[in-house]
Amino acid sequence: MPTIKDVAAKASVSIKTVSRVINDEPGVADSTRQRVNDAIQQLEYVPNLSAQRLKRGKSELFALLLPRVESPYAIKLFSCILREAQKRNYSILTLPNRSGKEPANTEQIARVVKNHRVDGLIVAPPGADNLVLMNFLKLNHVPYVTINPNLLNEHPFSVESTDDIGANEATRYLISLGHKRIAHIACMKTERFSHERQKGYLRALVDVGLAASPLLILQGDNSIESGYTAAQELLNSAEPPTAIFAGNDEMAVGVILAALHLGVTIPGELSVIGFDDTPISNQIFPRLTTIAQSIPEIARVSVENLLELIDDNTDLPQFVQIPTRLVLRDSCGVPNHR
Amino acid sequence: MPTIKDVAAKASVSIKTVSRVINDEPGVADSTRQRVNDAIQQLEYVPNLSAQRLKRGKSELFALLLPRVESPYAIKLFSCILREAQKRNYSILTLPNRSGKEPANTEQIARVVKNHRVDGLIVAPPGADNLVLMNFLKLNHVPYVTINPNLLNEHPFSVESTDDIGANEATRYLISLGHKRIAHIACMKTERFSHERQKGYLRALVDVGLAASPLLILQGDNSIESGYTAAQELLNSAEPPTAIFAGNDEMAVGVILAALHLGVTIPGELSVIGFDDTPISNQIFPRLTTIAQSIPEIARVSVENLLELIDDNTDLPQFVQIPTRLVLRDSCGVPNHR
DNA sequence: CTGAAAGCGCTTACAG
DNA sequence: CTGAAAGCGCTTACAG
Repeated sequence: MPTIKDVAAKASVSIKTVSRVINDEPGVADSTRQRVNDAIQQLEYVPNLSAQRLKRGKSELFALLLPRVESPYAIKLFSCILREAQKRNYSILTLPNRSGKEPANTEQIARVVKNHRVDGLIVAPPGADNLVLMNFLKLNHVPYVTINPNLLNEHPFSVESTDDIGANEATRYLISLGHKRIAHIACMKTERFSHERQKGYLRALVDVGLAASPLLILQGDNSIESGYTAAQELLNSAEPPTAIFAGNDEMAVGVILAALHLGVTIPGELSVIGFDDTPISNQIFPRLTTIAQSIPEIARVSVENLLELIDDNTDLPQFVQIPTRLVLRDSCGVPNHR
Repeated sequence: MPTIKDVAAKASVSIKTVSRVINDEPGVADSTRQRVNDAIQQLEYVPNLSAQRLKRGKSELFALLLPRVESPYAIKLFSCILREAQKRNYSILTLPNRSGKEPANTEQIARVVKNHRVDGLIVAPPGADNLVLMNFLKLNHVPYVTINPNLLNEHPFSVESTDDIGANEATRYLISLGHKRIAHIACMKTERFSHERQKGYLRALVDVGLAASPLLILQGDNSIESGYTAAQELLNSAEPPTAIFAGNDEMAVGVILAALHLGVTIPGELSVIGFDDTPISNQIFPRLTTIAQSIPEIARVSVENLLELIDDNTDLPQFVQIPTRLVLRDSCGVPNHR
C-alpha cells in the first residue's frame, strides 16, 4: 500500500505538506494542495490509522460495552451509537459482556480498553451495575457514560428515558378513554426503571382519585410468558380489568395471546398498552399501542457527552432524561360493559 | 501510561527482552522472564496496539459488514462472530451497511477498510450482493468470506445453512405425523434460500407420492403479517391444510395468530412448523417447532476460513454448508379430522 | 507557504 | 540467553 512518502514523491513536496493536506490544515497554496490531492487520488492513498494514532496519542475509538446483545433494545442502541460515532469520525470497538459480575470478564475488558487505548466507553445496561469495572475506569481516568444505570449518582454521566412520565402518560391515556379498572404488570424488580414505570402508573390513578388495588398489580419478569400468565390471572378474576398497562412490549404480547386464547377481544373488551416500541409491537395483531423510548436520542446524547468528558468539560449535568412518547396503534379503545 | 521502556528500566533489561516476554518468544531465562513479568504487573503495563500494528504490518482486525442490524438473525451472528474473533485475539470493526447498493456507502466502506488496514472482511447477508464492493475487495486483495450470498461461485469462500435439507426434514416430519395436506408459505423470492427451502418441501412431498398443489403454496414476504394473511387464506379455503410449513419463524407466528383468531387449535386442528429458531419461536404459544440454523457454527467456520484466506491457504472449498436441525416443540401433532 | 529533524512505542533482522 | 540499531508511517514542534 502507498505511504505518505509515495504521495510526497509523486507530488514533489515534503511529507509534511502531504500531512497538512490530509488533515485539512491551513497554510498550503491552493496549487500545491491540488497537486497533492491528485497524487492521493492516483495512488489511492489512505493514511495508516495505526501510525496516526500512535503519533497523536489519541485513538478516536470508543468501546461499547454491549450486554444481552440478543434484545432488540440493545441492537437498536448499537446501530444508533454506531451511526453517531461515525458522524464524528470515531470507530466503535464492541466488547461483549457475558455476565457483568464475573471478575475474569472485567479483567479482560480492562485489558482491551488499555490495549486499544480507547478514548472512552459507552456502557449499555446492565453494564453500569458492574461497579468493579466502573471503578477501574475511574481509577484509570477513562471517560465513560452509562445508559440507564440502576445506581444513579455513581457515574460521571448517565442517560435514561423518562420512564415515570411515560408510564404516567400511558395510564392517563387509558383513563381518558374511560377506563376505571386498569391493571399493571410490572417488570423485574431488580430494574430501577420497573419502579419508575410503576410510580408513573400509580400517580395517574391517584391524580384522578382512582383506587390503586393491589389485586390489579401483578409481578412479571419481562417475558411474553409472564405477561401471558399474569393476563390469564387478571382476566379470570372476579372483577377483571378493562385495560392492562404492561411494563414492556413483550409482556403486552403475552397479554394479547392470553386474550386470544380466552376469546376476549382487543380492543373491544380489553385495552392493552405496552412500553418500549419494540419491533414486535408493530407486527402483532392487533398492533400494539405503546410508549416509545427515543433510542436515537439516547445514542446521540451518550456520544456527545462522552466527547465532552473526553474534552474535560466539567460543567455537564450528571444525568439526562430523554422524553418518551405515546405511539397510538390499535390495541386500545373505550371500555365495554361485558 | 507506562511504555515498554519503563518496563525495561524497572526490570533492568533491554526493551527487546521485554518484547520477547510480551510476545511469548523463547530464549529468555526463566529468572529474567519472571523479573520482566513482575515489572509488567507492578506498572500495569499493557502494550500499545497501534505501535504493534504499525510495526507488524498486521492489524489483527476483522471488519464485519452487518446490515439490517435489527434482525435477530443478524444479532446472533454478530455476537457469535465477536466471540470467535476474540478467541483468536482479533478485534471486530463493525461497518454499518444501510443500503447495500448505494455507491457512497461502498466508497465509505472501502475507505474505512483501507484506513484501518483490516486483515479481512466478514460479509453478512445481504452485503455479499453488493458486487461493486466485493469487486473492490478482490482488486485490493482484501480477503473476505460471505455468509449466505445470493450469488454463489462469485466469492472466495461462502458459508450457508442446509436450507434445502432442513426444509425437507421439516416436511418429512409433518408427513411422518400423518399429514397429507401440507401447505407452504414461501419467503421472499429474491432470497436464494427461499427457493432452497421450497425445493426441500417439494421433494419431501414427491418422495412419498403426495401431490404438490399450487393452491397449497403461497408467497409471503418474511413478515408476521404476510404469514397471517396467507394462513387466513389457507384456513378459509375449501380444503384447508392440516399442516403449514412456514418459510421462517416470523411467518409461522403469523400463522399461529391467524389460527387463534379463527378459533383453529394448534396443534389439534393445525400443525405449524417454522424455520430459523428465532427467539420468538420459543416464547410464543404454543411454542413453535422449527428448523434451527447453527449460527455459532456459521460464525466459527466464517472466522476460521477467513484466517485461512489471510494465510494464503489456497486449497479451501469454495463454500460450506452448515447442518440445520429439527427443534421439536409444541406446535405439531397428528392431524385431526374436522 | 514549505520542509528537515525528531520521535510516538513498538518489532525485525542482526550481532554477540 | 541478551541487546543496540534501524525503521514501521505518521505528526509535532521548530526553522526558514
